[in-house]
Amino acid sequence: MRDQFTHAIEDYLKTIYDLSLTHGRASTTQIAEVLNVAPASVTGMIKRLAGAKPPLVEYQKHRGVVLTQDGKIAAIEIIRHHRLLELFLQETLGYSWDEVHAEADRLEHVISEDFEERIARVLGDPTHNPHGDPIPTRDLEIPPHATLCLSHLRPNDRGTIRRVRDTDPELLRFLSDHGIVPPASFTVTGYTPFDGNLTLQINGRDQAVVLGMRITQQIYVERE
Amino acid sequence: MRDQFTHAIEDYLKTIYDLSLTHGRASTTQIAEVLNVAPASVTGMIKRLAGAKPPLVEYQKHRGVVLTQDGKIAAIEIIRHHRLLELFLQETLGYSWDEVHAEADRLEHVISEDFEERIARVLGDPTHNPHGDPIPTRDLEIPPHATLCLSHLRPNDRGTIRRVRDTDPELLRFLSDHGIVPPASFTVTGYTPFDGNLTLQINGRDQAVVLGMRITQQIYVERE
DNA sequence: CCAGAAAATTAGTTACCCCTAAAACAAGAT
DNA sequence: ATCTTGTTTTAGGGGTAACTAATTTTCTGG
Repeated sequence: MRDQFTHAIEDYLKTIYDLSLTHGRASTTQIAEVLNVAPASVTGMIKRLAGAKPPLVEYQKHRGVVLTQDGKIAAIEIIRHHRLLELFLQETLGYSWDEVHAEADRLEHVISEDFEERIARVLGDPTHNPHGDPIPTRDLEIPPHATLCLSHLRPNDRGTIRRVRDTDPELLRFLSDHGIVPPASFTVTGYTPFDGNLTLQINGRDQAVVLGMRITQQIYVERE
Repeated sequence: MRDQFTHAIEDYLKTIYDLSLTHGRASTTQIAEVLNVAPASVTGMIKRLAGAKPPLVEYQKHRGVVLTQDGKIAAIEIIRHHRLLELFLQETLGYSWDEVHAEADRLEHVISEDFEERIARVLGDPTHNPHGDPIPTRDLEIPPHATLCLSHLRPNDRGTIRRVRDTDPELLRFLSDHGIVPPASFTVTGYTPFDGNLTLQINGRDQAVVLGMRITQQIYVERE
């Protein structure tokens, strides 16, 4: 089942999957930004993906792409690798949550199905990675996960941190330094309308912390 | 220090290092056979390696190549990755010794120095992989290891299996099925001059086993 | 509605790493 | 000294995946 795709193709599929979740479609520019390549390179690759033996994306010029069923299956398979690896690196090798992403990004393309299976078993078939992202199951279902964005909460709302959708190590260190890690519980104590800043009081902490929208839009929570 | 080289370059360096150990030099054809590529491809890559910014090999037309000091350092670094990974796969994920090589061959090119360091520490800075090959130290020294070939022993010689230099899974399963795994001890009970077959009685086993030269030349032992 | 900005595509290169076919070389046999 | 065999190199080519530069399409404001 693996080794069908090049590393580059896998990266594109993963990126398109991710962008489609929030935007419905993935545009050339968006993909280019995430993958750090020129837009022209994306156009070229999109044509390959659309022209593959079973097409992996549906492509309409100037309108971006959506994954086909085949493309979606491949993407989820890679995401399972990635998230299992992240948890494995943390649990077995003592990586911190800001370090796991970069290493998993390289390993995800080369591990065998056997390796995947073994770490899944060692970890006890986990459902979420260190960032709280759901780990697709063996049959590629996505486990239930929080979809309520922290940015939508207001003062006096209480809840639990469930997921941090960001891979910037600096930001992740900042957040864990302030106790903002799943499954911390918290109370919103402040909100400034113009800039969207939220003040959070994490349970068991002295200092409250103020977070801008750039951050609160990346954090998903469960309301109490 | 890593990411200087492509996967292909790393494979060539590793192969040249290995061939140089037994043959002094590595010829184009030998390299081509090991890497399963056409001889012409090897000539091309050799030129790249010899023309690199610090040259990685010394190249004389029609005479094969030797690694430069820079090339040797790079090769040993990769071999350290490979052998640490093999042991890690066996110890941590329960791989059998015939499965570790193939997986390590892919992983060795993508793990970070940090990953290397972490598995080395988890394993307690081991000196040998599951096959008994020495694992280069952090400063790239090769630990002492057996150099006496089993094929040189004769009836009534006793010794200990120290190293099996072969990666064929079928052969490795055959050997472990017969208890021929480091550090098993044994007595040579027979020898046929014409074909070089040796009969081995492994301590603690009922059945003796007859091994051809194809096999005994790949096994290194310590004589009692 | 149309001009200019933004987004996307085409065209043309480059680098990597493999291939086949054919020519050149090395070295022992005649 | 030449032939023959096997090894090695040259020449030419293909696929992947990136790039820049120039062009085309789409969107948006006046």
